[in-house]
Amino acid sequence: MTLRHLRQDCGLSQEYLGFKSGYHRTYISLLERGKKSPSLQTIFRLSEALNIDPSELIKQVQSRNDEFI
Amino acid sequence: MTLRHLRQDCGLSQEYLGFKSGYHRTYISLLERGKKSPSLQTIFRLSEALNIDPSELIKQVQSRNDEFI
DNA sequence: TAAATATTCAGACTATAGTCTGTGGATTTA
DNA sequence: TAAATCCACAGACTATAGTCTGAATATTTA
Repeated sequence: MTLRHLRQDCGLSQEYLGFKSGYHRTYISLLERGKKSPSLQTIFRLSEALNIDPSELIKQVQSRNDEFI
Repeated sequence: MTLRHLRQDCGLSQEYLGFKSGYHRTYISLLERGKKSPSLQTIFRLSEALNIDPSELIKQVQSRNDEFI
């Protein structure tokens, strides 16, 4: 749920986050629902689009101990 | 070069790091030479094998501003 | 309630992560 | 010199990340 929360905190739609980070809208949806697991490159690009440090994103995923991003 | 340095700091061979983290020896080699880009899951498993926090590993990659892990 | 907007989901596809075997070179140690 | 360890590299393979279209289902707003 980390990605979804961060995205909603920014007030972005899946489609706009996808556009901003260079990914397809449906892929953002898949990530948020844990159907796909991102690459490190994807973490970097999503972090940039969300104005958050990649290591901070990782920490949030860990602290939430979600099984996905 | 981050991965290679961290591995050498632990005094591990590629083969043993591969064994410890559950990856093939040749894949560790590919990662260290920047021929492949890891998934987030891979980052987590490598971090554990290297006794380092994943977010710390990410930070080191960033601060070294290498184009690969 | 209607109509936008946002999201889920399926399916088929392409790109790349990760496996595995084997060869050969470099270095170290017996 | 021999053998032992470590690593680079190629190639062919399987698994999964990521694309894309379109239709169905929320959810918000007029």
